[in-house]
Amino acid sequence: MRWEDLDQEACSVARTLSVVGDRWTLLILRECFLGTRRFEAFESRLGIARHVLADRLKKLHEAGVLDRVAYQERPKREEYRLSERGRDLYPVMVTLAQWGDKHMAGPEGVPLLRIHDTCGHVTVGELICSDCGEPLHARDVHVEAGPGAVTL
Amino acid sequence: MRWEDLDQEACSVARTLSVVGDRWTLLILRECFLGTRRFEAFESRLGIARHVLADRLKKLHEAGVLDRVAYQERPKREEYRLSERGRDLYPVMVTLAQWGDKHMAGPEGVPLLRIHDTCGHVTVGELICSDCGEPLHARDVHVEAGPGAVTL
DNA sequence: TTGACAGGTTCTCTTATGGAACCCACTTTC
DNA sequence: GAAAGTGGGTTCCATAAGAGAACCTGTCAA
Repeated sequence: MRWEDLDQEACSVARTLSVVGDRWTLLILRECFLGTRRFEAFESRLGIARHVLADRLKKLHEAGVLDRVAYQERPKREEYRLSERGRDLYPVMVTLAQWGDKHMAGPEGVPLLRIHDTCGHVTVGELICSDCGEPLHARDVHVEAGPGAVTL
Repeated sequence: MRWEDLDQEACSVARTLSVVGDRWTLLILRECFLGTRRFEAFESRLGIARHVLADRLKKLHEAGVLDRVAYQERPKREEYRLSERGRDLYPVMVTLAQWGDKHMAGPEGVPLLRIHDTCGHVTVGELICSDCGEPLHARDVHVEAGPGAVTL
């Protein structure tokens, strides 16, 4: 399969990965969630090649994940901010970070703690069933064809 | 930054992506969660080049995400199954799928529904704070240095 | 003894990435 | 008013990764 055909797959994971599934995109979005907004800042914080960064920011903007917001005129300068669509990727970030916290942290502990301002405590995101509120585990979930399923 | 240095970053997102952050790995893991176990099955379901598949399965095994389980001797044949570590990636899969469901599904609807066997209903995973139980949104969370933070 | 099967490896060609240099529209400083 | 700085790119080249096809290796069955 070619990478460009990925958004045609009848699978939401594949379709999401067609937007965020390359080497750099999720790291760029991590920076966005940490507050980074400008080209130079992304470059220096990530150590990414400039043309790759320019390409990814362009694609994320075209995908509606990042908005370009002018922060000065003359010379015109724009910064990149998460759109609503982009902020919706937050659960992906948190679950990725938590897997790393659990399985990739060294003996010295996790690099970053997430504090939930609402309650003031260190938080670990927990995935629960929207219907019954119980934790959602792979072994308790099966899939069925949805309305957009491809009938082969 | 070179891709090989990614697991050295003081960031759990980066460290997780050093394991699952390339083009194919998360799609291979999607198949694992859907029940695919054998080389040929991954190949035909994903349309991935064979040498790339062999390389990714090897790396996932080395990373402890997939176990190799013999299912016959003579000729020796092994299949790939999610380890505990691998099953811990389920929240990442669900959140990726849900972003796709919300933002990438066509007018015909989502391709797959997830049914929570515990309650019997179609489920949408919801990320809540482990401490207070409220939904976890990016705007309500800030980060602080953890014990494994790098002090620059 | 020829095929088939599962699971790879090897080959060549195309595409993507890393790293450095260069460009452009301004503004600030000398 | 010329030189240097700033932010955000683009261009060029060498290396690395991917796609696609062919080939290899045990083993069994016809």
